[in-house]
Amino acid sequence: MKRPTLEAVAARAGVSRATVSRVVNGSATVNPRIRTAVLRAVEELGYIPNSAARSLVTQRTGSIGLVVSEPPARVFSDDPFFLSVVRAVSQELEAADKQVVLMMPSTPAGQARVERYVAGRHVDGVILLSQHGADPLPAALLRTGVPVVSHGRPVSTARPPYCDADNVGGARAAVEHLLATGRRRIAAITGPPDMSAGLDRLAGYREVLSGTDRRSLAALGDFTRESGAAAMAQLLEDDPGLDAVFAANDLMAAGALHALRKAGRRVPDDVAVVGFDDIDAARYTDPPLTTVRQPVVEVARAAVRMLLAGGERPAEPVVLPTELIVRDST
Amino acid sequence: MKRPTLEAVAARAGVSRATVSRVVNGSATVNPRIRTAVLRAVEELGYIPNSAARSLVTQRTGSIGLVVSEPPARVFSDDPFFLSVVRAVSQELEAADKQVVLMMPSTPAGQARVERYVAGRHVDGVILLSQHGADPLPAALLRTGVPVVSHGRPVSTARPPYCDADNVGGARAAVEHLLATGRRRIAAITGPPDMSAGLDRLAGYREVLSGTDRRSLAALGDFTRESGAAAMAQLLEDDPGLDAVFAANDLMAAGALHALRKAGRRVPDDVAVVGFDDIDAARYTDPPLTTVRQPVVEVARAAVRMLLAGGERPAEPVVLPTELIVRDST
DNA sequence: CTGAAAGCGCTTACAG
DNA sequence: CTGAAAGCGCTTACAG
Repeated sequence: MKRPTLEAVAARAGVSRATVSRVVNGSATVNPRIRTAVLRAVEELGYIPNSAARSLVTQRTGSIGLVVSEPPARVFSDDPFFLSVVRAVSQELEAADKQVVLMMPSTPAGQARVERYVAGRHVDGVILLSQHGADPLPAALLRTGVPVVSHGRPVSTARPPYCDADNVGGARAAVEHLLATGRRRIAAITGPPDMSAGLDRLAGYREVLSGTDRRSLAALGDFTRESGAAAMAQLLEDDPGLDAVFAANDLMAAGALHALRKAGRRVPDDVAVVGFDDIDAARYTDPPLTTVRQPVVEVARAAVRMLLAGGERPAEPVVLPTELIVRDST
Repeated sequence: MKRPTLEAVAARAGVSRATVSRVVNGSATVNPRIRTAVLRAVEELGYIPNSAARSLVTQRTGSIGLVVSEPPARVFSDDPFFLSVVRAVSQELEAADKQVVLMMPSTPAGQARVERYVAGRHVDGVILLSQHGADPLPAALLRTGVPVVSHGRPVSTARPPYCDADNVGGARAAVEHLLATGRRRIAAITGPPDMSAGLDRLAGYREVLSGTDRRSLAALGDFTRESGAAAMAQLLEDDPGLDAVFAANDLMAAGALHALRKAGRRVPDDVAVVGFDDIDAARYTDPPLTTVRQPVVEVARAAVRMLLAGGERPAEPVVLPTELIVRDST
């Protein structure tokens, strides 16, 4: 059972292919009577345009690539925040009548495939997610000439336009809150040093402390729960007198909570903990986590808009405000 | 700057388009000298085949659709298990040299778009994720004639071939473990009644209890943490004497843990808790959660294989074994 | 082993 | 407002 073509519809409706095409594509300049006849033929035959043929002539596909370039062993296997972002972007793209092609290359070969895919114009544009500094893919994609927008400030040498949450400001609010509630020794658990979200949050933390007489004290994490627990243990060893910790994301904050409990410290009595992201789980840690909420949907929407706007001129970055959510861990 | 076409490469290499096409597609029957010349021309021009043109003639796209049909308000915004599945499927598809088109329609209009997209042969096949009983999309996709495979036993009237973990067996193992460790009043927190994973796990729970003199006692959840907490509270009210609970997924088990703590019950001393999925967070609950691990990667691989095998004959379902992971909550 | 030619299914100036 | 025709960039029998 072959699929009906424009040709078949035209024959059935007794008009030319051009007319059918016009009706199908909603051109205004078609006689209402003819339009009705064509629509009926389309209906009767169950006609659906062949997208390859259409793309071939229009040079557009209606698809947008969502590229997540993540080392396989890494991070996101369990980060709900990442999923929220994918959902939000997907939702916005759907609203704009675009399809989402999800690409999560985990090997150099996979990256090469993504590059070919994009260069082959399988997609009309690309949104980059969770970039790492050393990743060569963003630059490669930029070179294809396909519009590229980054979700999150890029750290690589490639400099696509981007949208992001105000990571610096959010971190600043978190640390200021800690200070305001009387904490004296505030440590930080950082994200991976090649990701802007981690970098920017650390910068916010440092900014606030540098304005006081407090020393900053940071331990390295990689956004996983495990690394948060390990970093917390390390911090307790480095400075047993600390009374607060700012973790660069909620997953690490959850790990820190775990480590504190194991070390016999009470939260918030002995040590206050603040996270970042406000994932659902933040309301379910023990105690519920004070954290910084990001405008996930708004950032996603901004990125989609920026991309669809063409990305031709070097668009100004869009940076959206965050919000401190105070719960029981501080 | 227009992209070079086959034509341009042919001109540059001094051969016909047909020959270039053969070289590009790796046909064996090409004179090595000519092949080299063509390859050089491809290289020099930076030629990349236009995928729309290729699809138009080959009738294939190299893309597979991953369809997640989930009411917007629902569940998965925070379920790490879902993300694991997406990653695993994506990984397997990548290994098979296919691209992943992620479709998460959240409105009827979105569903209609997905249907058109698939019917328009934008993809060579579809993998269905997390189906709900009432969802009309699976049946619609099946009707398009495009190969469809379900990840997870389908519950709708549509009956695509499927791959799944052994949910019944896993639940059975969990409840038997509870029995073996001396628990007498074992309650259950169920998943949504229109999803097979929840249904099958409940069935496993009932099977085991029906072989004993114990009554079964279930409260309804929907796979979210919140619903797990609410269901637990309900169960404690219904039967204050319960000493164990089997939750149909880890997120609900985490919610139950929370509710138990709030009710002043100690885990596992007063009440034992078992979950299902073995998400990363299961090792970080307080106490760490006993749960049933699913072979995520293997199920994903099986689904991809089944799909690529063509799905022509009504393939036998593939159901893979689960494993009980005992931690401190039992 | 290679090339000329047909054809995949559409859109879009261009005439009328 | 409508149609005939060209053309999008490829692949693939079919000859040679």
